[in-house]
Amino acid sequence: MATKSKGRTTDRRNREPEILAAAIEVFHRKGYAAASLQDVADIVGVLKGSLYHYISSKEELLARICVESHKQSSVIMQESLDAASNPLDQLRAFLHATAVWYLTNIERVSIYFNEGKWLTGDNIDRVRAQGREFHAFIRSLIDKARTEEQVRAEVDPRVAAQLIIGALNSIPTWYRPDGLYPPEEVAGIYTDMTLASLCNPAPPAKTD
Amino acid sequence: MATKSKGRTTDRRNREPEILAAAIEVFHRKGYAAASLQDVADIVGVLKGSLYHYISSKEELLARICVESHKQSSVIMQESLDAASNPLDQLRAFLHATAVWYLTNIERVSIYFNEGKWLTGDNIDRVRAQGREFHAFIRSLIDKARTEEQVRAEVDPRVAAQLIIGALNSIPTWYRPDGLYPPEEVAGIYTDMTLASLCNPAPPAKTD
Amino acid sequence: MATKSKGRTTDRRNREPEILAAAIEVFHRKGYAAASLQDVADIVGVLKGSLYHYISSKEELLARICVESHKQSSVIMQESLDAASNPLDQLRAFLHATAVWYLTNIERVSIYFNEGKWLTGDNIDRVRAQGREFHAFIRSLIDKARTEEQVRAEVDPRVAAQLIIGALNSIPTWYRPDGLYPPEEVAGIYTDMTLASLCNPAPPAKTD
Amino acid sequence: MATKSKGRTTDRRNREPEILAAAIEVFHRKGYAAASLQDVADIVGVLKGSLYHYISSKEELLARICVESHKQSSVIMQESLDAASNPLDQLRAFLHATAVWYLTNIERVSIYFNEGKWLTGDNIDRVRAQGREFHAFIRSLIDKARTEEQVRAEVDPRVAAQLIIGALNSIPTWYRPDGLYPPEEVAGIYTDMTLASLCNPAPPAKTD
DNA sequence: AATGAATGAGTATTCATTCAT
DNA sequence: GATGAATGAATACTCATTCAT
Repeated sequence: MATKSKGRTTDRRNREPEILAAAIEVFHRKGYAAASLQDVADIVGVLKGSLYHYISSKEELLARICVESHKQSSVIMQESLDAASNPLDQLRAFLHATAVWYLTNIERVSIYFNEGKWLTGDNIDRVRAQGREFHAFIRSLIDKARTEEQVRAEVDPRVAAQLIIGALNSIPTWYRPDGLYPPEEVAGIYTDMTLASLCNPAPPAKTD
Repeated sequence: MATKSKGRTTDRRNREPEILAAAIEVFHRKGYAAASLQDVADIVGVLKGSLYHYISSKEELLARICVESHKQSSVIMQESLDAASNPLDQLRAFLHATAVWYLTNIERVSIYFNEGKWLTGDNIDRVRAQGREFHAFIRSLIDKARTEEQVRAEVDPRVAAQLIIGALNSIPTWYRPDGLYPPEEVAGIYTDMTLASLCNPAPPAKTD
Repeated sequence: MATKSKGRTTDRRNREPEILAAAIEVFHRKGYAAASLQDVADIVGVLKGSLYHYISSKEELLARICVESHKQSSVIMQESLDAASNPLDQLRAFLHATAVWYLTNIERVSIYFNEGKWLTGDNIDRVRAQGREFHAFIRSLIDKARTEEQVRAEVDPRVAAQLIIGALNSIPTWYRPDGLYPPEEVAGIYTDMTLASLCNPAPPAKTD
Repeated sequence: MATKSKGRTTDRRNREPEILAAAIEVFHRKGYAAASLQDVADIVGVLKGSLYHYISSKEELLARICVESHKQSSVIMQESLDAASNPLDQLRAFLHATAVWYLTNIERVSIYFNEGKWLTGDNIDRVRAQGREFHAFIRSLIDKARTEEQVRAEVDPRVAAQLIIGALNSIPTWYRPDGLYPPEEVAGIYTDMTLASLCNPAPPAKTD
């Protein structure tokens, strides 16, 4: 009653963020291919067709999520370079910051890394370019650190970078934000293990 | 005439393996959700409806792929235990063998690790149990190795196991079997980096 | 500030003619059924919903175009009767004037003749009545001319009228206003051919 | 009863011709753009989606209708050339045969001439090429007849051909196959008027 | 075993129209 | 007058699954 007399609270809010949030949730839970705009619309509380006031296609929705994530990723790259004066510590800063970002934005970042491949046309080109940029950034830091003998000469920067990214990308498949492992702690473990793997040799096999 | 009276050799073969192979290819290329049984049928050279002589549903097809992979995985676990007498070398053997297996069977193993989550009901329970078994195996070896002081005490076996598996699972997203990096070499890099990360501390940050 | 106090000239124009012109362009280019009001609104530079201040429905828009065209058509009929004192020359005048009008207003006239059939209810009745009027006008002139032996007795006025209108209506499907054939010339060709077909017998077949 | 015991008459017929026939009816009645596959499916007595066993898209359905019609049209061209030894009589034969064909297959031929423009890609190229072929055929006969002085020198073959085709195409908009005007008669009127228009001058205006 | 036709529920997308602001 | 958001019904098309033959 009161609500009505007041004069229609009819949700004058802009629905765009709501839609993006709903899409992130759905794409993450069901995967982009299996997710339906109906699911998104249901969450927002709007008819399926009404979504098209805010988006031009399902793919554009995915593209938008990816682009946003990439922006954040770029910021982290820059900040990491500023945070230290030697490549190994820059890498340390980058891995840690990225892991924390990942752990605190699991859904959207996971979509960026795992569902971006479903994009097509220009979108997929852009996402692939971003992926290469991400990979190249890590590889180049490893390379520089190796030149400065902070990283072992035997390390293959290309493969190492892939494995490091792989471990990072696995986070959304197993991490549960239930408080047992706070993001900072997991990020620390990840960063330490990664640096240890780059700077030390594997122990020899026991032959007793 | 002659051909017909002879009792046509035409496809007297059992189509089941063909169908599984086709499904593996399609599920890997397009992802389970986006893959269609039509694609599978086209590859096998059979009508869509005919697939149902061999499978009971699309999901069962996925389940079968996962089960097969898990069998192989179990064999590797057992062999690794037999291959060495101390936990760290058992882990080394396991990671190397698993990586080689992965690298030489990218499609099916990738489905096992990445598409299995789309299963439902009993199937998903089974696949999750297998995943836990896989994880528990690695974690327990780390644990034992830590008890024997082969692995640093600071290592968190649970998180470490997840990251180790994550790096492994990333392989199909970037590995190209084009000869530049033979499986043995990549598996070696992976194993060495992983062991190094478990047995050594990260270098301290430079403070100059 | 100043601009606002002044009482902005912004679009103080009446948008109705603009909307009609836009609709004519769109209906002609895409066909009534395939045309969308969004297209019309885009051209006018207004939101789709705003069109409803000027029209009550998409169909009404079409109806208005047809009515306007018919008015012009009525004028031409009257003028043709005044332009000559015998039916054949009245017909000549009518065909020529109609063709010129058609050739210089291809879009709107083409809609009148080719898209009017999609109207419903009262609208379709009106358009059909106009079509019958148009047809009856031509037929009656042919009839009179035949009575006066200006047109051959063998001519069937009903079918002849239909074919004459048909040739006329085809113009928008092939005429390009690029200057190669000026409207006057095409109208002349059309008129001459039509009159020749009414007043002369077909040549006999050669039997050599 | 008998029918049932016999063992399911379940329409073992091939539905393709039925679907084509239904599509012809619907496309003609509502126009291609406004026609829906639901309409077609309803007529055939099948679910909408089931149509896709026979067609690959709505457009392909239209394309098929057009291609079929064009084949018939080609046959008529060839037969007309064989039917007479001079261009005017060849034209006469062609116009008559085409008109009869049109009058006895109004729906499909009308779609060919009037809805083909909605095709896209290769289809529209093909249909346009066919249209040019049709036009070129008529124009070339007029040209030859003019060279042989069977047709007046003043006639513009290009524009004349367009008007002749235009009159033909108008047939489905007004012809009713109710027996009042048998196809042969209408075709005769059309052919005679057309030839008369090509071979004779228009009468001069009266100046009294 | 295999076919081929059919189902039915689903998908993304479009669009004329309405209406509170 | 104009906006922008929303509706609701429709559209072409897809696909796992079924089943008589």
